[in-house]
Amino acid sequence: MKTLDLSPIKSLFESELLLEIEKVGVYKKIPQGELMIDLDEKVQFIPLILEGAVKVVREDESGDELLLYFVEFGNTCAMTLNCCLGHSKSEIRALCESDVSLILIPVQYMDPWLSQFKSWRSFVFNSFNTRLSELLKAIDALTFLKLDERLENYLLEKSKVLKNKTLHITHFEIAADLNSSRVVISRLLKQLENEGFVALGRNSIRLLDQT
Amino acid sequence: MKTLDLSPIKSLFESELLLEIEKVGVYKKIPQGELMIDLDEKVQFIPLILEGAVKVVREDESGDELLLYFVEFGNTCAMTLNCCLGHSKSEIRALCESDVSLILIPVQYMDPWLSQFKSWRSFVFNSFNTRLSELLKAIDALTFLKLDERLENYLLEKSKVLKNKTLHITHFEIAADLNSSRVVISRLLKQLENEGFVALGRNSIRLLDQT
DNA sequence: TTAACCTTGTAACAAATGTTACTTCTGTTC
DNA sequence: GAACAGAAGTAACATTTGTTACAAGGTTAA
Repeated sequence: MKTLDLSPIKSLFESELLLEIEKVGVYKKIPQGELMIDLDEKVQFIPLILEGAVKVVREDESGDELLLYFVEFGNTCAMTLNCCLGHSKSEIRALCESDVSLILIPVQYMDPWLSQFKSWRSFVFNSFNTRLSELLKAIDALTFLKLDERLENYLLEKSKVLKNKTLHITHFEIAADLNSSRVVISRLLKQLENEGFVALGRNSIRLLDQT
Repeated sequence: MKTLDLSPIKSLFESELLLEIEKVGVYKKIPQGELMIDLDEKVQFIPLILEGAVKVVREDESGDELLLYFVEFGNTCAMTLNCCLGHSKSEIRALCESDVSLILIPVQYMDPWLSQFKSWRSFVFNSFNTRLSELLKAIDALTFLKLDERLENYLLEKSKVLKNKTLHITHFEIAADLNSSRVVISRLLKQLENEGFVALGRNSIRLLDQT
């Protein structure tokens, strides 16, 4: 087995911790579109994202979904930490939005590293911070924004994490992420097109630079 | 200055930590209705709730509000931990829903206690866990529930934290907490009354036992 | 090529929620 | 008691969002 390439996260952790990570971490690649963690799954590993973006969604009993946020490089999913610490099951579903490479750390290192490594504490707390902020952002959007504004935000965010002005996505998929319906999304997208915000094509939406 | 009465939280922490808390913690009482932490305030202390309930709300630029959740005994506000660790300002407002007694711990003990005391680590992570769950609950409600269901939940929750089946509250206040409008809340309450869920009076709502 | 399917556009309608306006009632203050 | 203010009831209407139904154009596979 070859050595892990830790260069992307070198700056996040102190060198002793990097050695530990190298010892116990497992490198993994997951292709775009694949499930990373499912609802009610027991979480045995803490994922450290090296590359790519993960989309985290919430689902209710009747199967309706809502996109919560994206997790990118240098972060972990606090929901996962949540599970690890509470030994509870995942309350969310995580999907790979693009090809993702990551390191898996077995949960049992969580607590000892917290008392040993300051950089681990910072990392974990930063993750919690970021997650709480993202959830607040999601709540703000749901509470204070109309659907057309949420749609704009969604397109911008998606374009950002995919590093691409053109999104290859159907109206139906957008509707699922925003927990709305296809017809409504089509209607609002048409509106955004008229406003010069996007150019619509089959299976594609191109974000236009605003003048 | 007399010694702190730590009996309510005795079971949460190991004895050495309790000694530390006794040394550096400041006991405080805040009467019902008073502000505990305001938006954009810098947080210098970690509050440990001993008694009472704190209501945590989010506000947008135009002054619209939304109730996020209640914090009760044995918990702290993870949003606050958030601020302490990130040295950022409060993203929420905390109000005392009933008379509250609490202990304030200066932020500088946060990190050293994390590496020293396992019970402190558990406590802090439990708080994060609880908060993340509460926020998810709030998101679920906003996304998947209709306003009448949110109203029911609100009344039940409020009754629970106040330990009282009769709520002394106006329709206007409810509307503010749910980020709706007074007329709509009146309409839905009337509906709940017809369904035998509540009995309405001036400034009061009594929850009826369901048959 | 034809059939089946997916994606999008569009219209008509329904439901949920918000807004405005006015009234009534009740308690408080002068 | 009169005047006032806050709380709640109600009606009419507007807006936002969701639903159903159908048509039109691509895409894919038999």
